[in-house]
Amino acid sequence: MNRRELAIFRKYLERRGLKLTSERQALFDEVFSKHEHVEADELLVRLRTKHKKISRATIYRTLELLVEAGVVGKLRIGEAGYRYERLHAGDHHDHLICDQCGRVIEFFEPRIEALQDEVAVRHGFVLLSHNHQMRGICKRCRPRSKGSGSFGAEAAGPVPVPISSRPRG
Amino acid sequence: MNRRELAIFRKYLERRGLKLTSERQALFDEVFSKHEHVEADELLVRLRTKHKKISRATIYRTLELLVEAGVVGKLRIGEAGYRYERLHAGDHHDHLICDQCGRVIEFFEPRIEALQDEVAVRHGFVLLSHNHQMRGICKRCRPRSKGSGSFGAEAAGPVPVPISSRPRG
DNA sequence: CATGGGATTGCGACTCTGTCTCAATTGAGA
DNA sequence: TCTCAATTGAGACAGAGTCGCAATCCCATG
Ligand SMILES: [Zn+2]
Ligand SMILES: [Zn+2]
Ligand SMILES: [Zn+2]
Ligand SMILES: [Zn+2]
Repeated sequence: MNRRELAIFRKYLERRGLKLTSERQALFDEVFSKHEHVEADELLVRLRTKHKKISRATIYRTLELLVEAGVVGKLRIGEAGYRYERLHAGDHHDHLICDQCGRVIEFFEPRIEALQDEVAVRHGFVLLSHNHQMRGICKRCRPRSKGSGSFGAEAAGPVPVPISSRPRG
Repeated sequence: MNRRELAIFRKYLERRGLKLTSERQALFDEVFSKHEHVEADELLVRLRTKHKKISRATIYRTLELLVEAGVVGKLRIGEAGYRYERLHAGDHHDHLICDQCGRVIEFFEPRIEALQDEVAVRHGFVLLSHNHQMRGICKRCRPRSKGSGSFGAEAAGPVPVPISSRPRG
Protein backbone atom coordinates (compact mmCIF):
# COMPACT_ATOMS: atom_id res chain seq x y z
CA MET A 1 0.00 0.00 0.00
CA ASN A 2 2.97 2.33 -0.09
CA ARG A 3 3.35 1.51 -3.75
CA ARG A 4 1.26 4.36 -4.94
CA GLU A 5 2.92 6.96 -2.72
CA LEU A 6 6.39 5.72 -3.52
CA ALA A 7 5.55 6.05 -7.19
CA ILE A 8 4.39 9.61 -6.62
CA PHE A 9 7.59 10.43 -4.77
CA ARG A 10 9.68 8.81 -7.51
CA LYS A 11 7.94 10.81 -10.17
CA TYR A 12 8.34 14.00 -8.19
CA LEU A 13 12.07 13.46 -7.86
CA GLU A 14 12.41 12.51 -11.49
CA ARG A 15 10.64 15.62 -12.68
CA ARG A 16 13.06 17.68 -10.66
CA GLY A 17 16.16 15.81 -11.75
CA LEU A 18 16.70 14.49 -8.23
CA LYS A 19 17.69 11.03 -7.15
CA LEU A 20 16.07 8.49 -4.90
CA THR A 21 19.09 7.87 -2.70
CA SER A 22 19.26 5.21 -0.03
CA GLU A 23 18.84 7.87 2.66
CA ARG A 24 15.66 9.14 1.04
CA GLN A 25 14.34 5.65 0.60
CA ALA A 26 15.09 4.82 4.22
CA LEU A 27 13.23 7.88 5.48
CA PHE A 28 10.31 7.18 3.20
CA ASP A 29 10.14 3.65 4.56
CA GLU A 30 10.25 4.80 8.14
CA VAL A 31 7.54 7.40 7.68
CA PHE A 32 5.32 4.96 5.85
CA SER A 33 5.92 2.10 8.27
CA LYS A 34 2.98 3.17 10.41
CA HIS A 35 0.38 5.85 10.79
CA GLU A 36 1.52 8.39 13.35
CA HIS A 37 2.26 12.05 13.84
CA VAL A 38 5.97 12.10 14.44
CA GLU A 39 8.67 14.69 14.96
CA ALA A 40 11.71 15.06 12.78
CA ASP A 41 14.15 14.31 15.56
CA GLU A 42 12.32 11.13 16.45
CA LEU A 43 12.77 9.98 12.87
CA LEU A 44 16.42 10.89 13.08
CA VAL A 45 16.92 8.78 16.18
CA ARG A 46 15.15 5.81 14.67
CA LEU A 47 17.11 5.89 11.44
CA ARG A 48 20.34 6.41 13.35
CA THR A 49 19.89 3.33 15.49
CA LYS A 50 18.22 1.05 13.00
CA HIS A 51 19.77 1.96 9.75
CA LYS A 52 22.62 4.27 9.04
CA LYS A 53 24.35 7.37 10.20
CA ILE A 54 22.03 9.83 8.59
CA SER A 55 22.31 13.52 9.41
CA ARG A 56 19.72 15.85 10.78
CA ALA A 57 20.01 18.12 7.77
CA THR A 58 19.18 15.24 5.47
CA ILE A 59 16.13 14.36 7.52
CA TYR A 60 14.80 17.86 7.27
CA ARG A 61 15.68 18.21 3.61
CA THR A 62 14.07 14.93 2.70
CA LEU A 63 10.96 15.63 4.73
CA GLU A 64 10.58 18.83 2.80
CA LEU A 65 10.75 16.91 -0.44
CA LEU A 66 8.14 14.44 0.76
CA VAL A 67 5.86 17.27 1.78
CA GLU A 68 6.24 18.99 -1.55
CA ALA A 69 5.62 15.76 -3.35
CA GLY A 70 2.36 15.62 -1.45
CA VAL A 71 2.86 12.25 0.21
CA VAL A 72 3.64 13.55 3.68
CA GLY A 73 1.71 16.01 5.81
CA LYS A 74 3.34 18.58 8.04
CA LEU A 75 1.47 20.08 10.93
CA ARG A 76 1.88 21.70 14.28
CA ILE A 77 0.20 19.80 17.02
CA GLY A 78 1.89 20.73 20.25
CA GLU A 79 3.79 23.77 21.33
CA ALA A 80 7.04 22.55 19.88
CA GLY A 81 7.95 22.00 16.25
CA TYR A 82 6.29 20.22 13.38
CA ARG A 83 4.89 16.71 13.19
CA TYR A 84 4.88 14.67 10.05
CA GLU A 85 2.48 11.99 8.90
CA ARG A 86 2.19 9.84 5.84
CA LEU A 87 -0.65 10.76 3.52
CA HIS A 88 -2.50 8.34 1.36
CA ALA A 89 -3.42 9.52 -2.09
CA GLY A 90 -6.79 11.22 -2.30
CA ASP A 91 -7.26 11.08 1.42
CA HIS A 92 -7.89 13.90 3.83
CA HIS A 93 -8.54 14.29 7.52
CA ASP A 94 -8.35 16.81 10.32
CA HIS A 95 -7.35 16.41 13.95
CA LEU A 96 -8.76 16.17 17.42
CA ILE A 97 -6.08 16.42 20.09
CA CYS A 98 -6.35 15.55 23.75
CA ASP A 99 -4.87 18.29 25.89
CA GLN A 100 -4.22 15.81 28.64
CA CYS A 101 -2.70 12.69 27.12
CA GLY A 102 -1.73 14.15 23.77
CA ARG A 103 -3.63 11.52 21.84
CA VAL A 104 -4.37 12.50 18.26
CA ILE A 105 -7.63 11.41 16.70
CA GLU A 106 -8.45 11.97 13.08
CA PHE A 107 -11.78 12.94 11.72
CA PHE A 108 -13.39 13.79 8.44
CA GLU A 109 -16.62 15.73 8.26
CA PRO A 110 -17.71 16.37 4.69
CA ARG A 111 -20.18 19.04 5.76
CA ILE A 112 -17.39 21.04 7.34
CA GLU A 113 -15.28 20.61 4.22
CA ALA A 114 -18.12 21.90 2.10
CA LEU A 115 -18.76 24.85 4.35
CA GLN A 116 -15.13 25.81 4.13
CA ASP A 117 -15.44 26.15 0.39
CA GLU A 118 -18.52 28.23 0.93
CA VAL A 119 -16.74 30.55 3.34
CA ALA A 120 -13.82 30.90 0.97
CA VAL A 121 -16.09 31.84 -1.92
CA ARG A 122 -17.89 34.33 0.25
CA HIS A 123 -14.57 36.09 0.83
CA GLY A 124 -13.26 35.79 -2.71
CA PHE A 125 -10.56 33.35 -1.68
CA VAL A 126 -9.13 30.55 -3.74
CA LEU A 127 -8.64 27.84 -1.15
CA LEU A 128 -5.39 25.93 -1.27
CA SER A 129 -5.29 24.18 2.05
CA HIS A 130 -6.59 24.29 5.53
CA ASN A 131 -5.67 23.30 9.01
CA HIS A 132 -8.39 22.42 11.42
CA GLN A 133 -7.58 21.28 14.91
CA MET A 134 -9.89 20.79 17.83
CA ARG A 135 -8.52 20.40 21.32
CA GLY A 136 -10.11 19.04 24.44
CA ILE A 137 -10.26 16.04 26.72
CA CYS A 138 -10.61 12.63 25.15
CA LYS A 139 -12.89 9.85 26.18
CA ARG A 140 -10.19 7.97 28.08
CA CYS A 141 -9.02 10.99 30.04
CA ARG A 142 -12.25 11.71 31.86
CA PRO A 143 -13.84 8.67 33.45
CA ARG A 144 -14.80 11.04 36.29
CA SER A 145 -17.27 13.91 36.59
CA LYS A 146 -20.50 12.46 35.34
CA GLY A 147 -22.95 14.60 37.29
CA SER A 148 -22.41 18.31 37.59
CA GLY A 149 -20.60 20.78 35.43
CA SER A 150 -16.85 21.42 35.39
CA PHE A 151 -14.51 18.51 35.70
CA GLY A 152 -11.33 18.22 37.76
CA ALA A 153 -11.20 21.20 40.08
CA GLU A 154 -7.46 21.52 39.61
CA ALA A 155 -7.77 25.31 39.71
CA ALA A 156 -5.08 25.82 37.10
CA GLY A 157 -5.52 27.46 33.76
CA PRO A 158 -8.48 29.35 32.38
CA VAL A 159 -12.01 28.20 32.86
CA PRO A 160 -13.11 26.14 29.83
CA VAL A 161 -15.60 28.46 28.22
CA PRO A 162 -17.71 27.08 25.40
CA ILE A 163 -16.37 28.25 22.08
CA SER A 164 -19.57 28.46 20.10
CA SER A 165 -20.26 32.01 21.03
CA ARG A 166 -21.67 34.88 19.11
CA PRO A 167 -20.35 36.09 15.79
CA ARG A 168 -18.19 39.18 15.66
CA GLY A 169 -20.01 42.48 15.91
CA MET B 1 -14.43 49.35 24.61
CA ASN B 2 -11.35 48.02 26.33
CA ARG B 3 -13.06 48.58 29.63
CA ARG B 4 -14.56 45.15 29.82
CA GLU B 5 -11.35 43.34 28.90
CA LEU B 6 -9.25 45.42 31.24
CA ALA B 7 -11.66 44.56 34.01
CA ILE B 8 -11.30 40.89 33.17
CA PHE B 9 -7.53 41.17 33.23
CA ARG B 10 -7.63 43.06 36.52
CA LYS B 11 -9.81 40.43 38.10
CA TYR B 12 -7.58 37.68 36.79
CA LEU B 13 -4.51 39.29 38.34
CA GLU B 14 -6.29 39.97 41.57
CA ARG B 15 -7.42 36.38 41.93
CA ARG B 16 -3.82 35.28 41.54
CA GLY B 17 -2.38 37.86 43.88
CA LEU B 18 -0.57 39.58 41.04
CA LYS B 19 -0.26 43.25 40.33
CA LEU B 20 -1.20 45.42 37.41
CA THR B 21 2.17 47.08 36.97
CA SER B 22 2.88 49.87 34.54
CA GLU B 23 4.61 47.45 32.18
CA ARG B 24 1.58 45.20 32.12
CA GLN B 25 -0.73 48.13 31.60
CA ALA B 26 1.43 49.43 28.77
CA LEU B 27 1.41 46.10 26.98
CA PHE B 28 -2.32 45.75 27.45
CA ASP B 29 -2.82 49.19 25.96
CA GLU B 30 -0.63 48.43 22.99
CA VAL B 31 -2.33 45.15 22.20
CA PHE B 32 -5.76 46.69 22.55
CA SER B 33 -4.91 49.80 20.57
CA LYS B 34 -5.98 48.13 17.32
CA HIS B 35 -7.14 44.87 15.87
CA GLU B 36 -4.21 43.00 14.39
CA HIS B 37 -2.30 39.75 14.60
CA VAL B 38 1.06 40.81 15.91
CA GLU B 39 4.30 39.15 16.97
CA ALA B 40 5.81 39.47 20.40
CA ASP B 41 8.97 41.12 19.15
CA GLU B 42 7.00 43.72 17.26
CA LEU B 43 5.27 44.63 20.49
CA LEU B 44 8.64 44.80 22.18
CA VAL B 45 9.95 47.23 19.60
CA ARG B 46 6.89 49.43 19.84
CA LEU B 47 6.94 49.63 23.60
CA ARG B 48 10.69 50.21 23.59
CA THR B 49 10.49 53.20 21.30
CA LYS B 50 7.27 54.70 22.50
CA HIS B 51 7.21 54.02 26.16
CA LYS B 52 9.87 52.55 28.35
CA LYS B 53 12.74 50.13 28.36
CA ILE B 54 10.73 47.00 28.78
CA SER B 55 12.42 43.63 28.44
CA ARG B 56 11.63 40.79 26.12
CA ALA B 57 11.03 38.42 29.01
CA THR B 58 8.41 40.75 30.41
CA ILE B 59 6.66 40.92 27.08
CA TYR B 60 6.45 37.16 26.87
CA ARG B 61 5.49 36.75 30.50
CA THR B 62 2.77 39.36 30.28
CA LEU B 63 1.41 38.00 27.02
CA GLU B 64 1.08 34.65 28.71
CA LEU B 65 -0.93 36.27 31.48
CA LEU B 66 -3.19 37.99 28.98
CA VAL B 67 -3.76 34.73 27.16
CA GLU B 68 -4.57 32.90 30.36
CA ALA B 69 -6.90 35.65 31.38
CA GLY B 70 -8.69 35.03 28.11
CA VAL B 71 -8.44 38.53 26.70
CA VAL B 72 -5.71 37.81 24.17
CA GLY B 73 -5.55 35.11 21.52
CA LYS B 74 -2.36 33.33 20.59
CA LEU B 75 -2.05 31.59 17.27
CA ARG B 76 0.39 30.46 14.68
CA ILE B 77 -0.18 32.06 11.34
CA GLY B 78 3.07 31.95 9.43
CA GLU B 79 6.01 29.65 9.68
CA ALA B 80 7.63 31.63 12.44
CA GLY B 81 6.43 32.07 15.98
CA TYR B 82 3.15 33.06 17.51
CA ARG B 83 0.91 35.99 16.77
CA TYR B 84 -1.24 37.67 19.34
CA GLU B 85 -4.57 39.44 18.96
CA ARG B 86 -6.93 41.14 21.32
CA LEU B 87 -10.12 39.25 21.98
CA HIS B 88 -13.42 40.86 22.78
CA ALA B 89 -15.50 39.17 25.41
CA GLY B 90 -17.94 36.63 24.02
CA ASP B 91 -16.53 36.94 20.55
CA HIS B 92 -15.04 34.25 18.36
CA HIS B 93 -13.65 33.99 14.88
CA ASP B 94 -11.39 31.85 12.72
CA HIS B 95 -8.89 32.83 10.06
CA LEU B 96 -8.40 32.94 6.32
CA ILE B 97 -4.81 33.68 5.36
CA CYS B 98 -3.48 34.72 1.99
CA ASP B 99 -0.41 32.68 1.08
CA GLN B 100 0.78 35.45 -1.16
CA CYS B 101 0.37 38.75 0.66
CA GLY B 102 -0.08 37.39 4.16
CA ARG B 103 -3.35 39.20 4.69
CA VAL B 104 -5.44 37.78 7.48
CA ILE B 105 -9.19 37.74 7.16
CA GLU B 106 -11.48 36.68 9.93
CA PHE B 107 -14.63 34.69 9.53
CA PHE B 108 -17.32 33.14 11.63
CA GLU B 109 -19.49 30.34 10.33
CA PRO B 110 -21.99 29.13 12.92
CA ARG B 111 -22.71 25.98 10.97
CA ILE B 112 -19.06 24.97 11.17
CA GLU B 113 -19.00 25.77 14.86
CA ALA B 114 -22.01 23.55 15.41
CA LEU B 115 -20.58 20.73 13.36
CA GLN B 116 -17.43 20.84 15.43
CA ASP B 117 -19.43 20.12 18.53
CA GLU B 118 -21.08 17.28 16.70
CA VAL B 119 -17.76 15.78 15.68
CA ALA B 120 -16.44 16.10 19.21
CA VAL B 121 -19.46 14.33 20.66
CA ARG B 122 -19.12 11.60 18.09
CA HIS B 123 -15.61 10.93 19.36
CA GLY B 124 -16.37 11.30 23.04
CA PHE B 125 -14.38 14.50 23.30
CA VAL B 126 -15.03 17.44 25.59
CA LEU B 127 -14.13 20.36 23.37
CA LEU B 128 -12.09 23.11 24.97
CA SER B 129 -10.86 25.06 21.98
CA HIS B 130 -10.17 24.86 18.33
CA ASN B 131 -7.98 26.37 15.70
CA HIS B 132 -9.28 26.61 12.19
CA GLN B 133 -7.19 28.19 9.48
CA MET B 134 -7.79 28.22 5.78
CA ARG B 135 -5.07 29.27 3.40
CA GLY B 136 -5.22 30.35 -0.19
CA ILE B 137 -5.08 33.33 -2.48
CA CYS B 138 -7.10 36.35 -1.55
CA LYS B 139 -9.27 38.43 -3.80
CA ARG B 140 -6.68 41.15 -4.28
CA CYS B 141 -3.88 38.77 -5.14
CA ARG B 142 -5.38 37.26 -8.28
CA PRO B 143 -6.74 39.79 -10.75
CA ARG B 144 -5.39 37.42 -13.47
CA SER B 145 -6.39 33.94 -14.66
CA LYS B 146 -10.04 34.29 -15.42
CA GLY B 147 -10.39 31.65 -18.12
CA SER B 148 -8.75 28.26 -17.72
CA GLY B 149 -7.73 26.31 -14.66
CA SER B 150 -4.48 26.76 -12.76
CA PHE B 151 -3.27 30.26 -12.09
CA GLY B 152 0.26 31.61 -12.23
CA ALA B 153 2.42 28.99 -13.95
CA GLU B 154 5.36 29.75 -11.71
CA ALA B 155 6.25 26.05 -11.57
CA ALA B 156 7.27 26.25 -7.95
CA GLY B 157 5.69 24.33 -5.13
CA PRO B 158 3.12 21.55 -5.24
CA VAL B 159 0.15 21.65 -7.56
CA PRO B 160 -2.85 23.06 -5.72
CA VAL B 161 -5.03 20.01 -5.36
CA PRO B 162 -8.58 20.55 -4.13
CA ILE B 163 -8.79 19.58 -0.51
CA SER B 164 -12.34 18.31 -0.39
CA SER B 165 -11.41 14.78 -1.25
CA ARG B 166 -12.73 11.50 -0.07
CA PRO B 167 -13.00 10.50 3.56
CA ARG B 168 -10.43 8.15 4.99
CA GLY B 169 -10.94 4.50 4.23
C1' DC C 1 11.40 55.69 59.50
C1' DA C 2 13.58 50.98 59.21
C1' DT C 3 12.72 46.19 58.09
C1' DG C 4 10.87 42.17 55.69
C1' DG C 5 9.05 39.60 52.09
C1' DG C 6 6.59 38.56 47.99
C1' DA C 7 6.02 40.09 43.31
C1' DT C 8 8.34 42.02 39.32
C1' DT C 9 11.81 43.23 36.30
C1' DG C 10 15.91 43.29 33.10
C1' DC C 11 19.61 40.93 31.69
C1' DG C 12 21.90 37.44 29.65
C1' DA C 13 22.62 32.65 29.27
C1' DC C 14 20.37 28.86 27.54
C1' DT C 15 17.32 25.48 24.88
C1' DC C 16 15.02 23.92 21.07
C1' DT C 17 13.94 23.72 16.11
C1' DG C 18 15.19 24.22 12.01
C1' DT C 19 18.39 26.31 8.28
C1' DC C 20 22.62 27.16 5.97
C1' DT C 21 27.48 26.71 4.49
C1' DC C 22 30.88 24.02 2.81
C1' DA C 23 34.08 20.54 1.83
C1' DA C 24 33.99 15.78 0.69
C1' DT C 25 31.56 12.09 -1.75
C1' DT C 26 28.70 9.89 -4.97
C1' DG C 27 27.12 8.53 -9.27
C1' DA C 28 25.40 8.82 -13.98
C1' DG C 29 26.86 9.94 -18.37
C1' DA C 30 30.44 11.56 -21.97
C1' DT D 1 38.62 7.67 -16.87
C1' DC D 2 36.88 12.39 -16.56
C1' DT D 3 33.21 15.75 -15.59
C1' DC D 4 29.79 17.86 -13.34
C1' DA D 5 25.70 18.18 -10.81
C1' DA D 6 23.38 16.21 -6.92
C1' DT D 7 23.91 14.69 -2.25
C1' DT D 8 25.62 14.22 2.18
C1' DG D 9 27.36 15.00 7.15
C1' DA D 10 29.14 18.05 10.31
C1' DG D 11 28.89 21.91 12.53
C1' DA D 12 28.04 26.81 12.60
C1' DC D 13 24.24 29.64 12.74
C1' DA D 14 19.55 31.89 13.47
C1' DG D 15 15.00 32.83 15.45
C1' DA D 16 11.78 32.26 19.05
C1' DG D 17 10.95 31.59 23.47
C1' DT D 18 12.36 30.21 28.42
C1' DC D 19 14.95 30.33 32.67
C1' DG D 20 17.81 31.70 36.68
C1' DC D 21 19.15 35.31 39.28
C1' DA D 22 20.28 39.53 41.38
C1' DA D 23 18.36 44.07 41.75
C1' DT D 24 14.00 46.57 42.50
C1' DC D 25 9.59 47.75 43.65
C1' DC D 26 5.69 47.86 46.63
C1' DC D 27 3.34 47.40 50.61
C1' DA D 28 2.61 46.13 55.30
C1' DT D 29 4.30 45.98 59.71
C1' DG D 30 6.98 47.25 63.88
ZN1 LIG E 1 -10.51 19.22 6.45
ZN1 LIG F 1 -3.35 12.90 10.91
ZN1 LIG G 1 -14.36 28.64 15.18
ZN1 LIG H 1 -8.08 37.05 14.40
